[in-house]
Amino acid sequence: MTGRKEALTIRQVAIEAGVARSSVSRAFTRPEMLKPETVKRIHEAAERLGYVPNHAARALSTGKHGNLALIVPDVANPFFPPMIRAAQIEAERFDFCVFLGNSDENPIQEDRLLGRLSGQVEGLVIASSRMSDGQIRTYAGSRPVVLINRDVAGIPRILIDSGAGVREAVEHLAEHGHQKIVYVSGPPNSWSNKERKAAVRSSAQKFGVEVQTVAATVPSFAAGRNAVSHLMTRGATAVIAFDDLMAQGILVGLAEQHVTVPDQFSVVGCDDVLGATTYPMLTSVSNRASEAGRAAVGLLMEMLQSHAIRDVRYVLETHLVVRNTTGPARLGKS
Amino acid sequence: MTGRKEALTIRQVAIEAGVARSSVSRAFTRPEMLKPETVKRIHEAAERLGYVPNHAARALSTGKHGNLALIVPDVANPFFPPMIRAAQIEAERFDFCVFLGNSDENPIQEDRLLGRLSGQVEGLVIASSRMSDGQIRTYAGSRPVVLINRDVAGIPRILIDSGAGVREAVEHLAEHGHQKIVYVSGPPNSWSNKERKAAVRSSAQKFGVEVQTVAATVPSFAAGRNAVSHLMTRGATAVIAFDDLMAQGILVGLAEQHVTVPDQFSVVGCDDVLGATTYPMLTSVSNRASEAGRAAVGLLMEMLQSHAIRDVRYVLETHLVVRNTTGPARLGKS
DNA sequence: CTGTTAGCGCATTCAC
DNA sequence: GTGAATGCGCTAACAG
Repeated sequence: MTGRKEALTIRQVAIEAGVARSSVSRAFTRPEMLKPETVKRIHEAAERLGYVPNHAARALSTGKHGNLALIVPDVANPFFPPMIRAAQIEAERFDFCVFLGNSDENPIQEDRLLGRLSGQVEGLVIASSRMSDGQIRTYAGSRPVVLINRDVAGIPRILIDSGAGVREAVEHLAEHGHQKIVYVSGPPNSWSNKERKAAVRSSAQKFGVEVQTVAATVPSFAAGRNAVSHLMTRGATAVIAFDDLMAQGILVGLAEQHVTVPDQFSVVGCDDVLGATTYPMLTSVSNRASEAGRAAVGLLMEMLQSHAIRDVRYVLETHLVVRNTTGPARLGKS
Repeated sequence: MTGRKEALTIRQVAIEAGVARSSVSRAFTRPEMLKPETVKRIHEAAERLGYVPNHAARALSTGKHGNLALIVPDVANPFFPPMIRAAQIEAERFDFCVFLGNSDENPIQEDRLLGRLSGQVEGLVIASSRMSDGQIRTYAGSRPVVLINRDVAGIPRILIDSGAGVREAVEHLAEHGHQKIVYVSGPPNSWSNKERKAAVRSSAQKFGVEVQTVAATVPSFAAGRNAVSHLMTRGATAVIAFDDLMAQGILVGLAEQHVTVPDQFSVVGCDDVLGATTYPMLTSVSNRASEAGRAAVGLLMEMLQSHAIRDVRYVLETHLVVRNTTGPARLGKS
């Protein structure tokens, strides 16, 4: 309750409770070794003084810091915040704190961050890494690492498989009579982008629809908006975008050209991060970022406890969420 | 370059370089105390072995952890990610790592986080705190704290003053003939909300426009959308929302009721986090979250170095960004 | 300039 | 069950 200036140590608690320092230590880490009565007395003394264990000292002595690091390419991309939040909540269940690292979509920066951080955490969760497999393996060699949306054999990973959802999207469009669609791609080195592109291609073939790809390097609103000009010249009637941000850009670009959605054109996003916030509400492939965040931390904790580094590959399936930006193909040209 | 299993210590480096351990320590923390040649030799040895200092040990010995904590109410609110990013970048300039804490808009949770975190950081940055002044003061008593968007006397704070921008918004609406406007409010305990509400009131009076308030507790898309029903029954022709999220909700709600913007109704947001991503593009009050994040960390670093706790109150002004959701008042009722 | 020594706060052997 | 000693890796006096 009181806000003392100097942090007090195990020592003052020991004096206050009339026991040895080792007993205080045990009262906090191995209560079962002490007589319940003693534990109680120590805890009361600690509470009275406002004692709080020193993590640095504990870490030095045990090698366990009780911290983990979470690295993401871009905090500001709406895909990640829910993941961060979920990871945090899960970490808290184990009384872990999380260091957040933002790599800015830059492998160099990612590497620097990891180097700086890996020394003070027990484990790492790396989401959508932009580093090479080799670099990742190096870090994974020194301490537990869990990957999200990156498939490196031998390293535990949580994969959000947008393939299923994307295939549903293509089927959905095909059923509505769309014969020509385009896929607006995301970052070339993104595992998710590869998955999505492949899924679009394969299922387009299956349903007999023609697919073209419009390349974009960064997944952003602006990139989507710019892509619109390339869309209209190809005789396509629908588009699947790498992510919702781009889809929203496309929506706006379309509106600016007085193309109505979904009457004249259909749009599908990915990751469903904008939810129902666009108008018309965006049809998108569901996202399971928060589950991935939770699972990654959970897995990391498991590894930390069982001390075993199993080769886990946990895939989260997705599906299509149909809203109002998709409809029947309008066959006549505008 | 190599990825050793066990972390090596200052000791092996000392042996490798043929010096005492203390020299190795100095080579890293106070190179100026050593002969340049010795420093070089030690650094080479360290590099060769792949030595990396142990932060926990250093922290234990010096009391300096080289970490700071950043607490936000909601990572997923687009207002915060840019701030987090900027804070991170600034922290990195000083070789600090940042713990991120998400309070979930909950004072209890915020308090718990702070308790857990404050032990392992040198300073705290608390953004949009939901805690009481008393609680904040308690934490500020034990270690350096910088507040963002919270005005507690005696504690260094960075305030994003949306007042100016909001006043511009009211003036802008008045000039366009709006006589009745409504302010859709945000969290009651939010400093920003109080500022904005007060600014709307005072300048509305100044320009002779009537203002009503529609209350909302959480700043979200859904809350904005729900507020629409209350808007239309009041004969107002324009709305100023607590933030862009709510403004976007209002935009969608309006569209669903076939009210066109800005022809039939004008909408102004705050924080400008959606930028030009809405359609029509949202008129909003500019946001300076990233500057606030940078400034807060910079200030914290300054406090850490000069060891002085000045009573800083740094105000960042904002202004209105006119886009396409505001226009002349449509006087006839629809 | 550099080596020697003594803790930082805690967990953890050992004895008792 | 509990107390007394040892060391985690590093920095900070203190010597030399």
